[in-house]
Amino acid sequence: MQNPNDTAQSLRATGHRVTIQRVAVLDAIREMGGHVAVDQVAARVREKHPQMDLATVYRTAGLLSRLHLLNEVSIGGVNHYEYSAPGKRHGHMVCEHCDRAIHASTTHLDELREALLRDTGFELHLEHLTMSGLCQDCRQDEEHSHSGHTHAQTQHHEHSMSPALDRGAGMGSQQ
Amino acid sequence: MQNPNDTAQSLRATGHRVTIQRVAVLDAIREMGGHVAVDQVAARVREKHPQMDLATVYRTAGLLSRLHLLNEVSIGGVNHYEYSAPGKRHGHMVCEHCDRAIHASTTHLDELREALLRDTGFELHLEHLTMSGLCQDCRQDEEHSHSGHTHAQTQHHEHSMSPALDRGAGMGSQQ
DNA sequence: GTCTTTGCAAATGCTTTGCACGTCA
DNA sequence: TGACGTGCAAAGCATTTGCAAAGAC
Repeated sequence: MQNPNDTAQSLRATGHRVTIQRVAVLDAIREMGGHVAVDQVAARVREKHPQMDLATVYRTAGLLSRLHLLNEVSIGGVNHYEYSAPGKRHGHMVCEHCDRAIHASTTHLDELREALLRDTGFELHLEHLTMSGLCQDCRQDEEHSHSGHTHAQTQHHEHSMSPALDRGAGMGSQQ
Repeated sequence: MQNPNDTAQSLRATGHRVTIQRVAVLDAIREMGGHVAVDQVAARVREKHPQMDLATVYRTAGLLSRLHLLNEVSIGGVNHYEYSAPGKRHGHMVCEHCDRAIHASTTHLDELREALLRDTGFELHLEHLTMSGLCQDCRQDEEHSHSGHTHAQTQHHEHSMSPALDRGAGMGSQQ
């Protein structure tokens, strides 16, 4: 577990200045838990620092992510960030239907990583690995229901769109 | 290899109309080979059909992708499409440094897919799998060069932690 | 005091959409 | 003919950027 002090240290160690904004963004994301979008982070941070600008949150999250204090996960084409617990590497599985992100253990992924490195020379960055597909719940829903099935597993907002190949130009799954 | 006829068939079979735009977009992407961005496709298509609109290319690529005639790959937040050779499933490895996309054979990926399904119930969609990391070339470049190299960034010194952090904007090849 | 960061505002760039006209079946 | 698809123009949105003021060291 990392505390605010470590955040400051990491910043200084890389020649960056320690500002309340930077600490606040990291704290907010750590407190919120899971994968959060930039505007959610901004909203949270503004509870304590109303003047915090969205652009700052973007810049800050980007920086912290480059410093490996945060992980960046793209969900539906939108960047989300999560607190990066040191040593707890994992990949992400994002459900194309409900947009939820689930952690994937490194067990299988490490094998993949090694195999790719050995066979192709490509060095897979696990922290950035985002796999899309269908989560268990949505998969089962699809199987035995082709009728109205607006399931709302968790309290997630976001658009939930039809998964099938409907005609016309709806909006694809992810931009 | 699929020919224009099959394209038409696939469209009709799913209740869609066959238009020159749809055939042209698919042909263009097949001819160009690899992963191409929407505006590249548009440029190519316009050589023969100057009036083709960008929006049409977007709608068409989206449709063909939903019909599995094309694969959609997001590179640096920008959608790219590639011709989907029937039965030739594969994942994608995108280099974070040079933005190139490389195919990953299904060998290891299938194992991963099964393992995930078994252990977590998550059904991985291989065609959409995009892994980021460093390709062999860029990895080697980084290894023996800490002096100015193809890296456009680095306006400050970064000690410890990791290489080439700071000021993002690293991926602007085709935006 | 100097050089980095922030806030603000405006700009970007990709992608989507509303609508009227053209087109395929 | 009648519904679907396209071109055109304009809107959306997430994200970025220029710049002067504010802040860290």
